[in-house]
Amino acid sequence: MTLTRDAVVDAAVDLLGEVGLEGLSLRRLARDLGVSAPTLYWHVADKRTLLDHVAERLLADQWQVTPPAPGEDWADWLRERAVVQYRALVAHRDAARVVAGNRPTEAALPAVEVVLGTLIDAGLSPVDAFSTVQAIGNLVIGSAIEYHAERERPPSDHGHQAPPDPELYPHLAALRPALAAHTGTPDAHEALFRHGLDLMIAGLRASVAAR
Amino acid sequence: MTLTRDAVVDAAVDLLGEVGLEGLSLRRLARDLGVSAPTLYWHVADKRTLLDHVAERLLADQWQVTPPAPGEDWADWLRERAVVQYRALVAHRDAARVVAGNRPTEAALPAVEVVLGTLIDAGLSPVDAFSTVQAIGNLVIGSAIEYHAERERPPSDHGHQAPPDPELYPHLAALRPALAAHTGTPDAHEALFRHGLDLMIAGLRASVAAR
DNA sequence: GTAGCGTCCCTAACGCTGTTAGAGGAGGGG
DNA sequence: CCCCTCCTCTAACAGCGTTAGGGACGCTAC
Repeated sequence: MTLTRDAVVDAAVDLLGEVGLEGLSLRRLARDLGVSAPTLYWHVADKRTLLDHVAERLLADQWQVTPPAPGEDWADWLRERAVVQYRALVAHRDAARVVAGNRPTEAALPAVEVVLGTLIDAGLSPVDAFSTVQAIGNLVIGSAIEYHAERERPPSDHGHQAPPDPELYPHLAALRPALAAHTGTPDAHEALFRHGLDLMIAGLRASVAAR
Repeated sequence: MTLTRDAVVDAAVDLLGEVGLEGLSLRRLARDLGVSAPTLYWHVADKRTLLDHVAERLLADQWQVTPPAPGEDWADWLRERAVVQYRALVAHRDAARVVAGNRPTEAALPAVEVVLGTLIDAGLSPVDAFSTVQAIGNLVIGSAIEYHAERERPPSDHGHQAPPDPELYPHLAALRPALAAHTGTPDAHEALFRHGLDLMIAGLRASVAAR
């Protein structure tokens, strides 16, 4: 079996999950594939474009979007789509950093079109619909990046485990027990993401209702 | 004048602005300081922790927060704070990527405390207030990262300048003229950020009103 | 049958990176 | 005068992305 570009990208995705973005080197990738490093340049132009392909692969599942079922609330539908996107970026190590900054490829167009249509049907102006899609995307990316970042650098880094002084920071001190309970867990992070997302969705509902 | 750590961090901030994150190497930084590369290790433990200091420097202005003036709307105040944060991250090249994932340092505590207090006074539960602060932070980071990313990789990358097929993607095709006019400019990006932020703020208002 | 050609992989090497080891000079205090 | 600490140096290591150039395989054409 000869090496294909798809196989290279597959291996890169796996390696990314193993060693993270900093650890993903072409030499290491080549070793995993049982091949010498320069060989990769036959299948891929560049490390940068290899990462583009990886990003595309990581998002591949995202591009099959079915419009909301008849009678389904458009805002709930939109929210669930965003959650799915968030989960995809959070599930794979450093996925968010790899994906960040990749302009949508051809493959994304149908999905964007469906979302735009749904929002426009719901009463948004086309420009607002587009801005909303992008804004939600920004929230998703930001949340996912923070998730990975926190995961790779546990808070003990600067040793400021010390509780905030209740005299100076009463609110922070009061929050400490509530946060310590489950902060840092994937569930807590998804809940945090959903909180922000729900705010946006609520704002969206209000702005549609105001028309 | 002997070299100090502050001077190293200053030079690193400048160099970051000049050459971006990928171009910021210790050897180049040392050259700018008129010093050999290993010398930097006397003043700084690590490149990673140097970047931590850079991040702190980039955010330094953020930590002086005055509570809303009496009679000032808390939500407007919160929004303006977020916009200031966004502008700080957007103003300096790659600032968002450097800052992303840095846990708040000691210096951030007073500011967080003030924002928390304001939101709690406005009627949010402490946990909701905290989640809201973080969610807005995620939106800010995500928006700023996308801004820089777009700036460094103009969309001509994959050559898909071609307009979307109006048959397949009517909404996207209809949007094209409106977007082409000013997309990619800093103003357009800030408007996009504000759109998402306004949705969140509106949702926040609604959630407070519902109590 | 063999010449040519495209495909796929190799070794060798360049200049760069972060980082460590270890030496040495400058200045102050006993 | 000696020692000690501060600060800087040169030399070097392993690893990085990437390029140059070559060689083996298999198909196609004469």
